[in-house]
Amino acid sequence: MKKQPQLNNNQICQTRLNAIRDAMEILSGKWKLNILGTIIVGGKMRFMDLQREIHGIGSKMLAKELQDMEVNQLLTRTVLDTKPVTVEYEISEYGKALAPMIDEMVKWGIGYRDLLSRKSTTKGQFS
Amino acid sequence: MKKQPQLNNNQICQTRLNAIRDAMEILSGKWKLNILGTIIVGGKMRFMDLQREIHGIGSKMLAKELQDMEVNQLLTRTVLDTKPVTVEYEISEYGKALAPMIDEMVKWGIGYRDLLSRKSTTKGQFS
DNA sequence: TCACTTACTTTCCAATAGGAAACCAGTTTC
DNA sequence: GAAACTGGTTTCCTATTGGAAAGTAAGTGA
Repeated sequence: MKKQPQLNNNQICQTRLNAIRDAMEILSGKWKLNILGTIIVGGKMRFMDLQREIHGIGSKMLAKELQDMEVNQLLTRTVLDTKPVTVEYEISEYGKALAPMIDEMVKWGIGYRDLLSRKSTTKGQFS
Repeated sequence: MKKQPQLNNNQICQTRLNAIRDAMEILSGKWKLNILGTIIVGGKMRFMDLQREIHGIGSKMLAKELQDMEVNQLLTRTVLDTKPVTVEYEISEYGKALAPMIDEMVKWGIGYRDLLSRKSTTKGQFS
């Protein structure tokens, strides 16, 4: 008799795995968390503002990631009737709800950097 | 005078962005969080156990992701001197520290599913 | 008319991710 | 001796990601 999976083979684990898969898909790619974080901090922001804030992003990727996140309702897009037309992006309720996750991510990332720098200072650097 | 970036142009934001980038790099790919979650729940696990638990993963990806995470010190690898040699993978201190982030991710993912199902049941589906 | 702004879109390309299948080496069981 | 278990590695292939650069459309100012 072959061994069968046991751990992940129950409803609670499957629900958790689905939730993780959803979150990873919706936040996938190099830029989404960066864009989202910038909008969370900055409030309403226009396309060119975002491109200026987010170092290194091209207009193609910015437009694409914004569209993805609008479809997934993480943010809203409003076209303003200005002289050259401007577009405002704002965080939605469900986008805001990502803040605790992002904060935990930041906490872990910072802790991990600390670990690495402490290990590498074993050989007597100052500080 | 052109507009200059302001929001992300300070030390606190840069530190946060670096932390997010670190976390995303270390956890990148389709399988790492799944593998990690399985080891967190299951404790010490062997290669074939993991392959049985994680539905759909091939030996190539499992081996590669385990190596990545061992290098990044999220888990430990121990070769046991058994009849056919067996290898145990176990979560490390820094891997364990990911649990709060994973939990926040799960919370958000579940809340997001709720949102979608509530919106889609507007047209009267049963349950 | 020319240049510059807005917000994108399109095209073309290179690099990476990831899967299927075969293979490998050592040990045990039938 | 053949088959099956262990924990992988190797090869080959396709699909996705993401970047650079140019183009588009509409409006403003000199």
